[in-house]
Amino acid sequence: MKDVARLAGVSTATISRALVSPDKVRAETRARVMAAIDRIGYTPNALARNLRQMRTSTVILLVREIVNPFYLEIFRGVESAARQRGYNVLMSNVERSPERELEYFDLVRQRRADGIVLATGTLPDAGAGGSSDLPPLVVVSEYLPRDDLPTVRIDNVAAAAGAVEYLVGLGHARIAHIAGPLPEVLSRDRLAGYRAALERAGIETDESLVVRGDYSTHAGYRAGAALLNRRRRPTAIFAANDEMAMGAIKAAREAGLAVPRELSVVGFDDIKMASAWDPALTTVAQPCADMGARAMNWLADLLAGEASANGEVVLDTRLVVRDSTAPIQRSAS
Amino acid sequence: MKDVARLAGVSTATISRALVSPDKVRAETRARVMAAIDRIGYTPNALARNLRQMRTSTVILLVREIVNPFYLEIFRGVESAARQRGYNVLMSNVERSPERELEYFDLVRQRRADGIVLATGTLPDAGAGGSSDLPPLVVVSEYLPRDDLPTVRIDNVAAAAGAVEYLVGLGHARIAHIAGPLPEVLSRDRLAGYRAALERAGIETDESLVVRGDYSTHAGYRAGAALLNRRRRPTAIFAANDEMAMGAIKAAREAGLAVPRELSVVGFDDIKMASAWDPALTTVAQPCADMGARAMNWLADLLAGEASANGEVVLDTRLVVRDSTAPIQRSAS
DNA sequence: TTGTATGCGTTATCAC
DNA sequence: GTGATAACGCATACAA
Repeated sequence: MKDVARLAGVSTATISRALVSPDKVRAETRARVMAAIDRIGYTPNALARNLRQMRTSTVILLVREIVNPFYLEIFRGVESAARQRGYNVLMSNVERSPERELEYFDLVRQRRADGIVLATGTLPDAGAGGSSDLPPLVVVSEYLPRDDLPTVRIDNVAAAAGAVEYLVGLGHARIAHIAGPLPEVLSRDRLAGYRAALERAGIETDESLVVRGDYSTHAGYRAGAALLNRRRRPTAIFAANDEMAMGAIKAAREAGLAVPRELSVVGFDDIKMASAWDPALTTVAQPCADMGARAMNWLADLLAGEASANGEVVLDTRLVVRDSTAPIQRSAS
Repeated sequence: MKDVARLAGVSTATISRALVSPDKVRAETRARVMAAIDRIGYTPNALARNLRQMRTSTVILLVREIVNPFYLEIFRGVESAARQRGYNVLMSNVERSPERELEYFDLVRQRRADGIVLATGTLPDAGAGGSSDLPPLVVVSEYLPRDDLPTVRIDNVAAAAGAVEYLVGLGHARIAHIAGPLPEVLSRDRLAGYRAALERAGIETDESLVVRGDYSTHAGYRAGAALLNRRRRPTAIFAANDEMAMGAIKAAREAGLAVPRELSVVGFDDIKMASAWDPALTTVAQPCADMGARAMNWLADLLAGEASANGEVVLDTRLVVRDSTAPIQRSAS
């Protein structure tokens, strides 16, 4: 920087101004400065800038498990917005280890990151007290059971209900549900939506038609096999995510049932594989990238002191009808 | 820090020493310092430390496209090693935009990151000149056609040949190949391995059995459909990745062909979905996480001045035999 | 073993 | 509109 200043015949303060707030520098001076910068091949040192401004221009995206393709789409939205706002994204998967989560929260205290986009559905114990000792954060997708944190999410209850209502509209009445782990709020919401839709349709709920899984294809396979072994088997299955829906379809095929002719299956998430599956999966699409982008933009606003640190944004979902669902067959009912 | 110094009755230099090189501080003093740190709840400011040491303790992982689940496993390896070495990982997908790649290379010049783990198979033009103006980097998986860069990869030629030899061993002779985009060195290597194995087996190569795709399930589906429409269709297909293999299986099923009875299919990568697919996919497993970890460790050594900036590590692959391959049927040959 | 003093490269404040 | 200067918080060379 000093070299540039000497070459341009100005002080280092002017170099800084020319770069940070060009309007505060006379055009002619600015041109001279820029020419000198080009000539020398100068790049401002972010380390020094960061120290001076006490900010890192880096945020952390914390996800429950990176292998879940669903988070990838969220990441894309976060990264895209971050780039536009001049932030970098530290990606981190917690793999359901609370210590790991706490470790990443600590990065903000160490001034290695400015804030967190949280998609884990949990808070480390240390931060559970008041929101006062929490770092700047925005919750996305997997929301928390407290309403004092800025949150971007979908209405899981309504989305699940919509999927089930679609099945009801196709004539199905024996509709099973493969739920996710019920400690998780998302799983509970989707189960609640399933129940609400059946109730609204005047269909008596049969608790034996609700099976729990862990969001893996294997769990979906086992759950599907169990459901299809029943004396009166369901004619449709609503799974709490796509992977379990895929597993259920695999189980159906092994049981000799044609999907969708003899069994309709609906998933949730619309991951990339959903359209490639055989048959292509009917599923609830979430605006993942949009959720990620909004969360990141909110966080950037928060860090700039331009936004409120609580509230909620609820985005719309969309039922994508593909080839895994069909009107009920008389013979199968 | 000043508060801690006052409370412990020492200078700030001693605080720093107690943290950075504890052996240079008398045990008793160290204990007093640590107690004061605990009492005050002091955390060193990484911003200041970074500036002083001219390092960020952050590395960039550049991947071609984040949606490819294959990179996720690499990321896990990189992140795990990075954590152990005290680094954070900036994850970035380039989405085949050279400007984006250059932009991330620039982050090192701006001192926002110390080095790069490169999994894109390309270098930005600016760095194409000599390795002198390249940031510290280690190439992983998608290697470059120059041997002066530290590289961690598998032997794609041998791995592909092994897969084809397995099919030959099952009695197949009409073996097709769905290749990836041939500008990419990985695609070319796998094609070369396919050819080499056929030649070694004394099977005449039939160029009409080689079809190109773009690594997507859809491309695999189209390629599979095209191959199975031939007068003399293949009895086995070796696809350059799992997703194309999955698409080919879908095409086979639609053509009324049973996999593996009437058509054997082998993939490459062993992504998570491979074992969940119906039928579970026979495929070449890469040690992704290990590749990522080795690349990261090498980079860390490089940054510490403890390793050579060129060379090559070639890791072993493993053929995972599942349900998509079977001995050839006489009737189908 | 510990303290003192300096500098890392910026940017913000205050003069001019 | 521009320059001089201090300060951000830490780590290190040197002195004691």
